[in-house]
Amino acid sequence: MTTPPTEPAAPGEPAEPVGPVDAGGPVRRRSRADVVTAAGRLFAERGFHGSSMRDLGDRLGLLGSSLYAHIGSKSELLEEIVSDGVRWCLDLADEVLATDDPPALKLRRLIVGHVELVAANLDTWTTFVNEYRFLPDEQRERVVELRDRYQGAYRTVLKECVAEGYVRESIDERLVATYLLSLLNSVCDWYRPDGDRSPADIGDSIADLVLEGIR
Amino acid sequence: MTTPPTEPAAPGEPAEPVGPVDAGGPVRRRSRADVVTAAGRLFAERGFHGSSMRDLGDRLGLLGSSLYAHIGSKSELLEEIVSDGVRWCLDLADEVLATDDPPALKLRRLIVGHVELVAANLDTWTTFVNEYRFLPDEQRERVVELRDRYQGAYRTVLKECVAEGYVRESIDERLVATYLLSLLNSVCDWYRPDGDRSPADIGDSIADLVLEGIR
DNA sequence: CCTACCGATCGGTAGG
DNA sequence: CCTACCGATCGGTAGG
Repeated sequence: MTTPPTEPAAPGEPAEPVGPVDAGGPVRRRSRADVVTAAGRLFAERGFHGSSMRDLGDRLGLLGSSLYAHIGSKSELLEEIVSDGVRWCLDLADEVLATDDPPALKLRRLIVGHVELVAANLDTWTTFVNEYRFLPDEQRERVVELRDRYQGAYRTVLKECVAEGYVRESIDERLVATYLLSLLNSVCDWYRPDGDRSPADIGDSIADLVLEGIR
Repeated sequence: MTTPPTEPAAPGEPAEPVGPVDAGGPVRRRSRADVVTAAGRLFAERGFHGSSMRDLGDRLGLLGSSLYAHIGSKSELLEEIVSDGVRWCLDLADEVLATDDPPALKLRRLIVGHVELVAANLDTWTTFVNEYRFLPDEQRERVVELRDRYQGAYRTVLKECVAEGYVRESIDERLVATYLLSLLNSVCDWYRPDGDRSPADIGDSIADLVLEGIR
Protein backbone atom coordinates (compact mmCIF):
# COMPACT_ATOMS: atom_id res chain seq x y z
CA MET A 1 0.00 0.00 0.00
CA THR A 2 1.61 3.22 -1.11
CA THR A 3 -1.03 5.86 -1.60
CA PRO A 4 -3.41 6.46 1.28
CA PRO A 5 -7.05 5.49 0.85
CA THR A 6 -9.15 8.59 1.42
CA GLU A 7 -12.41 6.91 2.34
CA PRO A 8 -13.07 5.27 5.71
CA ALA A 9 -14.41 1.73 5.64
CA ALA A 10 -18.12 1.63 4.92
CA PRO A 11 -20.05 1.94 8.20
CA GLY A 12 -21.91 -1.17 9.26
CA GLU A 13 -19.49 -3.56 7.62
CA PRO A 14 -17.32 -5.49 10.05
CA ALA A 15 -14.16 -4.49 8.19
CA GLU A 16 -12.87 -4.05 4.70
CA PRO A 17 -12.07 -7.52 3.36
CA VAL A 18 -8.37 -8.02 3.44
CA GLY A 19 -8.08 -9.82 0.19
CA PRO A 20 -9.93 -12.39 -1.85
CA VAL A 21 -10.88 -14.57 1.12
CA ASP A 22 -13.66 -16.64 -0.41
CA ALA A 23 -16.11 -13.79 -0.87
CA GLY A 24 -18.15 -15.86 -3.31
CA GLY A 25 -15.78 -16.01 -6.23
CA PRO A 26 -12.81 -18.31 -6.74
CA VAL A 27 -9.98 -17.67 -4.31
CA ARG A 28 -7.33 -15.77 -6.20
CA ARG A 29 -3.73 -15.56 -5.15
CA ARG A 30 -2.89 -12.94 -2.57
CA SER A 31 -0.75 -9.99 -3.46
CA ARG A 32 1.97 -8.57 -1.33
CA ALA A 33 -0.31 -5.59 -0.65
CA ASP A 34 -2.96 -7.97 0.74
CA VAL A 35 -0.41 -9.31 3.18
CA VAL A 36 0.61 -5.84 4.32
CA THR A 37 -3.01 -4.76 4.76
CA ALA A 38 -3.88 -7.84 6.79
CA ALA A 39 -0.75 -7.34 8.88
CA GLY A 40 -1.79 -3.74 9.59
CA ARG A 41 -5.08 -4.93 10.95
CA LEU A 42 -3.64 -7.81 12.94
CA PHE A 43 -0.86 -5.70 14.49
CA ALA A 44 -3.40 -3.01 15.33
CA GLU A 45 -5.57 -5.53 17.16
CA ARG A 46 -3.02 -7.70 18.93
CA GLY A 47 0.22 -5.75 18.72
CA PHE A 48 3.31 -6.71 16.76
CA HIS A 49 4.64 -9.13 19.37
CA GLY A 50 1.18 -10.50 20.02
CA SER A 51 0.70 -11.48 16.38
CA SER A 52 2.24 -14.61 14.94
CA MET A 53 2.90 -15.28 11.31
CA ARG A 54 0.52 -18.22 11.59
CA ASP A 55 -2.22 -15.84 12.82
CA LEU A 56 -1.54 -13.65 9.84
CA GLY A 57 -1.64 -16.57 7.46
CA ASP A 58 -5.00 -17.62 8.92
CA ARG A 59 -6.51 -14.26 8.05
CA LEU A 60 -5.45 -14.69 4.46
CA GLY A 61 -6.42 -18.33 4.21
CA LEU A 62 -2.90 -19.65 3.93
CA LEU A 63 -0.15 -21.07 6.10
CA GLY A 64 2.28 -18.91 8.02
CA SER A 65 5.19 -20.30 6.09
CA SER A 66 3.53 -19.37 2.81
CA LEU A 67 3.76 -15.70 3.68
CA TYR A 68 7.47 -15.84 2.99
CA ALA A 69 6.69 -16.12 -0.69
CA HIS A 70 5.54 -12.50 -0.43
CA ILE A 71 7.78 -10.98 2.21
CA GLY A 72 11.23 -11.36 3.70
CA SER A 73 10.45 -11.12 7.39
CA LYS A 74 7.83 -10.17 9.96
CA SER A 75 9.73 -7.01 10.81
CA GLU A 76 9.63 -5.97 7.16
CA LEU A 77 5.83 -5.87 7.40
CA LEU A 78 5.96 -3.51 10.36
CA GLU A 79 8.48 -1.36 8.59
CA GLU A 80 6.26 -1.00 5.56
CA ILE A 81 3.18 -0.08 7.58
CA VAL A 82 5.02 2.48 9.67
CA SER A 83 6.74 3.97 6.64
CA ASP A 84 3.38 4.48 4.99
CA GLY A 85 2.16 6.43 8.01
CA VAL A 86 5.11 8.82 8.22
CA ARG A 87 5.24 9.34 4.51
CA TRP A 88 1.58 10.35 4.34
CA CYS A 89 2.22 12.83 7.15
CA LEU A 90 5.15 14.40 5.36
CA ASP A 91 3.25 14.58 2.09
CA LEU A 92 0.45 16.40 3.89
CA ALA A 93 2.90 18.83 5.46
CA ASP A 94 4.57 19.52 2.11
CA GLU A 95 1.23 20.14 0.50
CA VAL A 96 0.00 22.53 3.19
CA LEU A 97 3.26 24.42 3.63
CA ALA A 98 3.49 25.04 -0.12
CA THR A 99 0.35 27.20 -0.06
CA ASP A 100 0.26 30.84 0.91
CA ASP A 101 -2.84 30.52 3.02
CA PRO A 102 -2.86 32.55 6.22
CA PRO A 103 -1.00 30.61 8.94
CA ALA A 104 -4.07 29.91 11.06
CA LEU A 105 -5.68 28.29 8.04
CA LYS A 106 -2.54 26.30 7.34
CA LEU A 107 -2.63 24.98 10.87
CA ARG A 108 -6.26 24.03 10.47
CA ARG A 109 -5.54 22.29 7.20
CA LEU A 110 -2.73 20.29 8.79
CA ILE A 111 -5.00 19.24 11.63
CA VAL A 112 -8.00 18.34 9.49
CA GLY A 113 -5.79 16.59 6.96
CA HIS A 114 -4.16 14.54 9.68
CA VAL A 115 -7.47 13.43 11.19
CA GLU A 116 -8.68 12.45 7.74
CA LEU A 117 -5.57 10.34 7.20
CA VAL A 118 -6.00 8.63 10.55
CA ALA A 119 -9.68 7.97 9.97
CA ALA A 120 -9.15 6.59 6.50
CA ASN A 121 -6.30 4.34 7.60
CA LEU A 122 -7.15 3.34 11.14
CA ASP A 123 -5.22 0.08 11.16
CA THR A 124 -2.12 1.63 9.69
CA TRP A 125 -2.26 4.45 12.19
CA THR A 126 -2.90 2.30 15.22
CA THR A 127 0.04 0.12 14.25
CA PHE A 128 2.20 3.14 13.51
CA VAL A 129 1.51 4.82 16.82
CA ASN A 130 1.65 1.76 19.07
CA GLU A 131 4.20 -0.49 17.39
CA TYR A 132 6.82 1.66 15.68
CA ARG A 133 8.94 1.36 18.80
CA PHE A 134 9.47 -2.33 18.06
CA LEU A 135 11.28 -1.64 14.80
CA PRO A 136 14.99 -2.48 14.69
CA ASP A 137 17.09 0.41 16.01
CA GLU A 138 18.09 1.86 12.69
CA GLN A 139 14.63 1.98 11.16
CA ARG A 140 13.10 3.22 14.38
CA GLU A 141 15.55 6.10 14.52
CA ARG A 142 14.76 7.00 10.95
CA VAL A 143 11.06 7.07 11.75
CA VAL A 144 11.66 9.24 14.80
CA GLU A 145 13.64 11.63 12.64
CA LEU A 146 10.87 11.88 10.07
CA ARG A 147 8.26 12.29 12.77
CA ASP A 148 10.33 15.14 14.22
CA ARG A 149 10.44 16.73 10.81
CA TYR A 150 6.65 16.52 10.64
CA GLN A 151 6.41 18.11 14.06
CA GLY A 152 8.70 20.83 12.73
CA ALA A 153 6.04 21.74 10.20
CA TYR A 154 3.64 22.43 13.06
CA ARG A 155 6.22 24.51 14.90
CA THR A 156 6.88 26.53 11.75
CA VAL A 157 3.22 27.27 11.20
CA LEU A 158 2.75 28.12 14.87
CA LYS A 159 5.61 30.61 14.62
CA GLU A 160 3.94 32.15 11.58
CA CYS A 161 0.75 32.47 13.61
CA VAL A 162 2.66 34.31 16.32
CA ALA A 163 4.43 36.56 13.78
CA GLU A 164 1.10 37.46 12.29
CA GLY A 165 -0.21 38.39 15.70
CA TYR A 166 -2.90 35.78 15.55
CA VAL A 167 -1.43 33.84 18.46
CA ARG A 168 0.01 35.21 21.69
CA GLU A 169 3.79 35.47 21.89
CA SER A 170 4.08 33.65 25.18
CA ILE A 171 3.35 30.22 23.74
CA ASP A 172 6.01 27.52 23.57
CA GLU A 173 5.64 26.28 20.00
CA ARG A 174 7.44 23.09 20.78
CA LEU A 175 5.09 22.23 23.62
CA VAL A 176 1.98 23.21 21.69
CA ALA A 177 3.12 21.09 18.75
CA THR A 178 3.61 18.16 21.10
CA TYR A 179 0.12 18.60 22.51
CA LEU A 180 -1.34 18.86 19.06
CA LEU A 181 0.32 15.73 17.77
CA SER A 182 -0.65 13.83 20.90
CA LEU A 183 -4.22 14.83 20.29
CA LEU A 184 -4.05 13.88 16.63
CA ASN A 185 -2.40 10.52 17.16
CA SER A 186 -4.84 9.57 19.86
CA VAL A 187 -7.71 9.89 17.41
CA CYS A 188 -7.14 6.28 16.35
CA ASP A 189 -7.86 5.17 19.93
CA TRP A 190 -11.44 6.38 19.99
CA TYR A 191 -12.55 7.28 16.45
CA ARG A 192 -15.27 5.01 15.08
CA PRO A 193 -16.29 5.31 11.42
CA ASP A 194 -19.95 4.92 12.39
CA GLY A 195 -19.83 7.70 14.96
CA ASP A 196 -21.76 10.90 14.44
CA ARG A 197 -18.79 13.13 13.78
CA SER A 198 -16.93 13.10 10.51
CA PRO A 199 -13.15 13.26 10.46
CA ALA A 200 -13.42 16.84 9.21
CA ASP A 201 -15.70 17.74 12.15
CA ILE A 202 -13.24 16.25 14.58
CA GLY A 203 -10.33 18.03 12.95
CA ASP A 204 -12.19 21.32 13.05
CA SER A 205 -13.07 20.93 16.70
CA ILE A 206 -9.44 20.22 17.56
CA ALA A 207 -8.37 23.23 15.52
CA ASP A 208 -10.98 25.38 17.26
CA LEU A 209 -9.88 24.25 20.69
CA VAL A 210 -6.21 24.84 20.09
CA LEU A 211 -6.49 28.03 18.04
CA GLU A 212 -8.71 29.59 20.71
CA GLY A 213 -6.49 28.19 23.45
CA ILE A 214 -3.36 29.90 22.20
CA ARG A 215 -4.83 33.11 20.84
CA MET B 1 2.83 -1.25 44.93
CA THR B 2 -0.37 0.20 46.27
CA THR B 3 0.13 3.84 47.07
CA PRO B 4 1.57 6.04 44.34
CA PRO B 5 5.03 7.50 44.78
CA THR B 6 4.74 11.25 44.56
CA GLU B 7 8.33 12.04 43.61
CA PRO B 8 9.77 11.44 40.16
CA ALA B 9 12.99 9.43 39.95
CA ALA B 10 16.00 11.58 40.78
CA PRO B 11 17.30 13.29 37.60
CA GLY B 12 20.62 12.04 36.36
CA GLU B 13 20.19 8.54 37.69
CA PRO B 14 19.57 5.90 35.07
CA ALA B 15 16.49 4.65 36.86
CA GLU B 16 15.26 3.82 40.33
CA PRO B 17 16.78 0.49 41.31
CA VAL B 18 14.16 -2.15 41.04
CA GLY B 19 15.14 -4.04 44.11
CA PRO B 20 18.24 -5.13 45.95
CA VAL B 21 20.24 -6.00 42.84
CA ASP B 22 23.76 -6.06 44.28
CA ALA B 23 23.97 -2.37 45.04
CA GLY B 24 26.90 -2.99 47.36
CA GLY B 25 25.25 -4.87 50.17
CA PRO B 26 24.32 -8.51 50.33
CA VAL B 27 21.59 -9.52 47.90
CA ARG B 28 18.40 -9.83 49.89
CA ARG B 29 15.37 -11.79 48.78
CA ARG B 30 13.05 -9.99 46.42
CA SER B 31 9.58 -9.05 47.47
CA ARG B 32 6.49 -9.39 45.38
CA ALA B 33 6.48 -5.59 45.06
CA ASP B 34 9.99 -5.73 43.55
CA VAL B 35 8.70 -8.12 40.92
CA VAL B 36 5.75 -5.90 40.07
CA THR B 37 7.95 -2.80 39.84
CA ALA B 38 10.44 -4.53 37.57
CA ALA B 39 7.59 -5.83 35.44
CA GLY B 40 6.22 -2.32 35.08
CA ARG B 41 9.50 -1.12 33.73
CA LEU B 42 10.05 -4.08 31.44
CA PHE B 43 6.51 -3.97 30.01
CA ALA B 44 6.88 -0.22 29.49
CA GLU B 45 10.07 -0.73 27.50
CA ARG B 46 9.30 -3.84 25.48
CA GLY B 47 5.57 -4.27 25.76
CA PHE B 48 3.75 -7.10 27.53
CA HIS B 49 4.07 -9.58 24.66
CA GLY B 50 7.65 -8.49 23.99
CA SER B 51 8.74 -9.30 27.54
CA SER B 52 9.45 -12.84 28.63
CA MET B 53 9.45 -14.10 32.18
CA ARG B 54 13.11 -14.95 31.71
CA ASP B 55 13.80 -11.30 30.78
CA LEU B 56 12.03 -10.25 33.92
CA GLY B 57 13.98 -12.71 36.02
CA ASP B 58 17.23 -11.35 34.58
CA ARG B 59 16.38 -7.87 35.80
CA LEU B 60 15.92 -9.17 39.31
CA GLY B 61 18.91 -11.50 39.25
CA LEU B 62 16.93 -14.70 39.30
CA LEU B 63 15.54 -17.29 36.95
CA GLY B 64 12.24 -16.90 35.15
CA SER B 65 10.84 -19.92 36.87
CA SER B 66 11.68 -18.47 40.28
CA LEU B 67 9.25 -15.63 39.71
CA TYR B 68 6.41 -18.06 40.29
CA ALA B 69 7.32 -18.15 43.96
CA HIS B 70 6.02 -14.55 44.04
CA ILE B 71 3.24 -14.49 41.48
CA GLY B 72 0.70 -16.75 39.85
CA SER B 73 1.06 -15.75 36.24
CA LYS B 74 2.47 -13.19 33.84
CA SER B 75 -0.98 -11.78 33.21
CA GLU B 76 -1.42 -11.22 36.95
CA LEU B 77 1.53 -8.81 36.84
CA LEU B 78 -0.09 -6.77 34.10
CA GLU B 79 -3.36 -6.75 35.97
CA GLU B 80 -1.71 -5.41 39.10
CA ILE B 81 0.11 -2.62 37.27
CA VAL B 82 -2.96 -1.52 35.36
CA SER B 83 -5.15 -1.66 38.46
CA ASP B 84 -2.73 0.64 40.25
CA GLY B 85 -3.05 3.19 37.46
CA VAL B 86 -6.85 3.30 37.38
CA ARG B 87 -7.14 3.30 41.13
CA TRP B 88 -4.85 6.30 41.48
CA CYS B 89 -6.95 8.12 38.90
CA LEU B 90 -10.18 7.42 40.72
CA ASP B 91 -8.68 8.43 44.06
CA LEU B 92 -7.62 11.71 42.51
CA ALA B 93 -11.08 12.30 41.09
CA ASP B 94 -12.74 11.54 44.43
CA GLU B 95 -10.40 13.91 46.20
CA VAL B 96 -10.96 16.78 43.77
CA LEU B 97 -14.72 16.33 43.40
CA ALA B 98 -15.15 16.35 47.16
CA THR B 99 -13.99 19.96 47.40
CA ASP B 100 -16.17 22.97 46.74
CA ASP B 101 -13.57 24.80 44.71
CA PRO B 102 -14.89 26.70 41.70
CA PRO B 103 -15.27 24.29 38.78
CA ALA B 104 -12.47 25.79 36.71
CA LEU B 105 -10.11 25.22 39.61
CA LYS B 106 -11.37 21.67 40.04
CA LEU B 107 -10.60 21.00 36.40
CA ARG B 108 -7.13 22.42 36.82
CA ARG B 109 -6.55 20.32 39.91
CA LEU B 110 -7.62 17.18 38.07
CA ILE B 111 -5.26 17.98 35.22
CA VAL B 112 -2.27 18.90 37.35
CA GLY B 113 -2.88 15.95 39.66
CA HIS B 114 -3.01 13.58 36.72
CA VAL B 115 0.24 14.85 35.22
CA GLU B 116 1.91 14.50 38.61
CA LEU B 117 0.74 10.91 38.87
CA VAL B 118 2.02 10.12 35.38
CA ALA B 119 5.37 11.78 36.01
CA ALA B 120 5.88 10.04 39.33
CA ASN B 121 4.97 6.63 37.93
CA LEU B 122 6.13 6.69 34.34
CA ASP B 123 6.57 2.95 33.97
CA THR B 124 3.22 2.13 35.48
CA TRP B 125 1.54 4.67 33.25
CA THR B 126 3.25 3.64 30.07
CA THR B 127 2.28 0.05 30.74
CA PHE B 128 -1.25 1.04 31.68
CA VAL B 129 -1.81 3.10 28.56
CA ASN B 130 -0.14 0.80 26.05
CA GLU B 131 -0.74 -2.68 27.43
CA TYR B 132 -4.09 -2.73 29.25
CA ARG B 133 -5.67 -3.96 26.04
CA PHE B 134 -3.84 -7.26 26.43
CA LEU B 135 -5.58 -8.11 29.69
CA PRO B 136 -8.02 -11.03 29.61
CA ASP B 137 -11.48 -9.91 28.49
CA GLU B 138 -13.06 -9.67 31.90
CA GLN B 139 -10.34 -7.62 33.53
CA ARG B 140 -9.98 -5.42 30.49
CA GLU B 141 -13.67 -4.63 30.54
CA ARG B 142 -13.49 -3.75 34.20
CA VAL B 143 -10.61 -1.37 33.51
CA VAL B 144 -12.50 0.25 30.65
CA GLU B 145 -15.47 0.73 32.96
CA LEU B 146 -13.34 2.38 35.64
CA ARG B 147 -11.60 4.54 33.05
CA ASP B 148 -15.02 5.65 31.81
CA ARG B 149 -15.95 6.54 35.33
CA TYR B 150 -12.82 8.67 35.60
CA GLN B 151 -13.69 10.37 32.35
CA GLY B 152 -17.12 10.99 33.84
CA ALA B 153 -15.50 13.12 36.53
CA TYR B 154 -14.09 15.37 33.81
CA ARG B 155 -17.45 15.61 32.10
CA THR B 156 -19.12 16.52 35.38
CA VAL B 157 -16.64 19.27 36.11
CA LEU B 158 -16.90 20.56 32.54
CA LYS B 159 -20.68 20.77 32.92
CA GLU B 160 -20.20 22.72 36.13
CA CYS B 161 -17.92 25.09 34.23
CA VAL B 162 -20.64 25.62 31.66
CA ALA B 163 -23.33 26.10 34.33
CA GLU B 164 -21.20 28.71 36.01
CA GLY B 165 -20.84 30.53 32.70
CA TYR B 166 -17.09 30.10 32.71
CA VAL B 167 -17.16 27.93 29.60
CA ARG B 168 -19.23 28.43 26.47
CA GLU B 169 -22.38 26.36 26.18
CA SER B 170 -21.63 25.04 22.74
CA ILE B 171 -18.92 22.64 23.88
CA ASP B 172 -19.39 18.90 23.74
CA GLU B 173 -18.22 17.80 27.20
CA ARG B 174 -17.75 14.25 26.07
CA LEU B 175 -15.45 15.27 23.24
CA VAL B 176 -13.51 17.76 25.34
CA ALA B 177 -13.05 15.14 28.06
CA THR B 178 -11.73 12.74 25.42
CA TYR B 179 -9.27 15.34 24.17
CA LEU B 180 -8.16 16.12 27.68
CA LEU B 181 -7.54 12.52 28.63
CA SER B 182 -5.71 11.89 25.37
CA LEU B 183 -3.47 14.80 26.18
CA LEU B 184 -2.91 13.61 29.73
CA ASN B 185 -2.19 10.01 28.85
CA SER B 186 0.24 11.00 26.15
CA VAL B 187 2.42 12.76 28.70
CA CYS B 188 4.18 9.47 29.42
CA ASP B 189 5.32 9.35 25.77
CA TRP B 190 7.42 12.49 25.95
CA TYR B 191 7.85 13.56 29.58
CA ARG B 192 11.42 13.30 30.84
CA PRO B 193 12.19 13.83 34.54
CA ASP B 194 15.30 15.82 33.65
CA GLY B 195 13.42 18.18 31.30
CA ASP B 196 13.03 21.84 32.19
CA ARG B 197 9.33 21.73 32.95
CA SER B 198 7.98 20.28 36.16
CA PRO B 199 4.89 18.10 36.10
CA ALA B 200 2.95 20.98 37.67
CA ASP B 201 4.13 23.33 34.89
CA ILE B 202 3.00 20.89 32.26
CA GLY B 203 -0.33 20.38 33.95
CA ASP B 204 -0.87 24.12 34.20
CA SER B 205 -0.04 24.65 30.56
CA ILE B 206 -2.52 21.96 29.52
CA ALA B 207 -5.15 23.51 31.80
CA ASP B 208 -4.41 26.96 30.33
CA LEU B 209 -4.70 25.69 26.78
CA VAL B 210 -7.97 23.87 27.33
CA LEU B 211 -9.62 26.39 29.65
CA GLU B 212 -8.86 29.20 27.21
CA GLY B 213 -9.87 27.03 24.30
CA ILE B 214 -13.36 26.33 25.59
CA ARG B 215 -14.11 29.66 27.27
C1' DC C 1 14.76 -19.49 44.94
C1' DC C 2 17.06 -23.40 42.02
C1' DT C 3 17.14 -27.80 39.16
C1' DA C 4 15.17 -30.04 35.73
C1' DC C 5 11.85 -30.27 32.82
C1' DC C 6 7.04 -30.00 30.08
C1' DG C 7 4.26 -29.29 25.74
C1' DA C 8 3.29 -25.49 22.82
C1' DT C 9 4.51 -22.13 19.83
C1' DC C 10 7.70 -18.99 17.67
C1' DG C 11 10.02 -16.98 13.05
C1' DG C 12 11.85 -18.91 9.34
C1' DT C 13 13.93 -22.32 5.51
C1' DA C 14 14.53 -26.15 1.83
C1' DG C 15 12.54 -28.08 -1.74
C1' DG C 16 9.03 -28.66 -4.67
C1' DC D 1 1.60 -21.65 -2.02
C1' DC D 2 2.22 -26.37 0.48
C1' DT D 3 4.93 -30.17 2.91
C1' DA D 4 7.94 -31.03 6.20
C1' DC D 5 10.83 -29.44 9.15
C1' DC D 6 14.57 -26.54 12.07
C1' DG D 7 16.45 -24.68 16.54
C1' DA D 8 15.00 -21.35 19.83
C1' DT D 9 12.06 -19.71 23.03
C1' DC D 10 7.69 -19.36 25.38
C1' DG D 11 4.79 -19.61 30.09
C1' DG D 12 4.63 -22.59 33.55
C1' DT D 13 5.17 -26.89 37.00
C1' DA D 14 7.13 -30.58 40.32
C1' DG D 15 9.99 -31.22 43.76
C1' DG D 16 13.22 -29.80 46.72
